[in-house]
Amino acid sequence: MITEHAAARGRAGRMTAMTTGNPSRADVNRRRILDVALAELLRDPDASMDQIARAAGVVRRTVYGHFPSREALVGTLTDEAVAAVAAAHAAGREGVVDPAESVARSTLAVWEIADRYRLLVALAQRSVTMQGIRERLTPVREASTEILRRGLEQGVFASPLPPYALAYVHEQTLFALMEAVNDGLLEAREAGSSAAFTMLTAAGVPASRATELVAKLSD
Amino acid sequence: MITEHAAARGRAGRMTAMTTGNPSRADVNRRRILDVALAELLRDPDASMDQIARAAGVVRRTVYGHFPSREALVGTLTDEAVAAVAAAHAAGREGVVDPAESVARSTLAVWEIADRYRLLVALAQRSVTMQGIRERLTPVREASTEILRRGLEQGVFASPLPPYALAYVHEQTLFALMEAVNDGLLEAREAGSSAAFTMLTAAGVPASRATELVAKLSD
DNA sequence: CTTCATTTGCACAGCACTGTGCAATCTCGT
DNA sequence: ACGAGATTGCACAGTGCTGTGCAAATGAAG
Repeated sequence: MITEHAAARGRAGRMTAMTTGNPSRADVNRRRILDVALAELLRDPDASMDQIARAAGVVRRTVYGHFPSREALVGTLTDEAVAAVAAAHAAGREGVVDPAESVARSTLAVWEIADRYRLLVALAQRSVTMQGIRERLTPVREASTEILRRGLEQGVFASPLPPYALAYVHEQTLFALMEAVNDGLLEAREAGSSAAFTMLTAAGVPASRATELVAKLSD
Repeated sequence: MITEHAAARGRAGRMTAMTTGNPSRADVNRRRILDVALAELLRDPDASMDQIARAAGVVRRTVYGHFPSREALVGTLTDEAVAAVAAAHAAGREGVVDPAESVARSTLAVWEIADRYRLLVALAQRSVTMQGIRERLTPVREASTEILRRGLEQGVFASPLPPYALAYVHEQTLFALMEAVNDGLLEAREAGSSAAFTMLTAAGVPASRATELVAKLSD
């Protein structure tokens, strides 16, 4: 029984697999389970071990042979995804001195490995609860979109993004800043104007204009 | 038995409560349950009905007297939160013609009701899975922070936000754009440069410079 | 003090999982 | 065809919930 997921941790599977490069049956299965799990969790982040096992053409018990727990499986997966993202991010910024170029390069690099990164997004945004929230926020998002659409049309905003995608960005930006407050990185009182500023610049409004506007409004 | 949560839907509680303005005992309890549940779910988005009930100084069975299911309770709460957000957002933009001012005003307005809005954030970002992801992404976020710190220092970036908060924003922005791709609003291929552009402007880089830089890099 | 709405306290059924143990079976490489 | 390693198929224990039914206690309003 594969030494009951010993392979999962230290890769101490079997002579053949260690010395020769060709992977053992267990190695292949383990890989297949991970790959299928990725796809399956992308569809449904709450997929059970049974769903994953069946999708991988294997029995639930076998999955437990490779991973001691569901958490371990998902953990391995996110570890791989994060590692890929981290590598891309690092590669993007290596040897670059200009911070702006670093940001741009690393973003582009991360975007390249979207497949892996997408797992993280799916896991993050697709919980049952999250679905409900985003659905309920739709009217607000649509009102936002309309404003953004007008602003882009008039040239007040500058962005290659379609208005609706920009509305997504705005929504998530607010979430990010609220979370920053929750984590004590930001003082709630003063952060309001910072939030407004960020929303404006994210839409492509020049920083100077944003500063001026926010100052005017929060007197 | 309060007609078993009839009050939850159509408010058909009782003569006294309907005619006179003073709320019945049930009404008071219902309100208290909602308020406590808000606080409790803020601490732990996965709080069970029992935890909520106890915190409200009431027995689990009583909560079921007011809300037919956990989902209904959470739903009522998010409905209230979203309604508050929507109202603030609408109030912020009413009668404003300039889109930039609309965005700024509505952001500030929404920020005012942070308490309610925070529930949505907590529910959205605090799932067990999400915790794991954010934790694992920490090294990447820190590398990002360092770049942002340098950029802010040099004046390449302009933002009132501390670097770490800006890193939160960047992280969430990428999530937003990936989700936009997942939802078919954006073409994955071309979106890379849009993403880079958005990350730059969010950091306060002028749109013109962002355009130029991204164009140079994605040739 | 009566009455009616509400709340309480259990008990119970059910569900959808997660992890494990073990014997039987399969499948390679040799 | 052998044998070690891997997989399968059950069965089972355990967990931590959710949602319900019902009789008894409580409390406020008249």
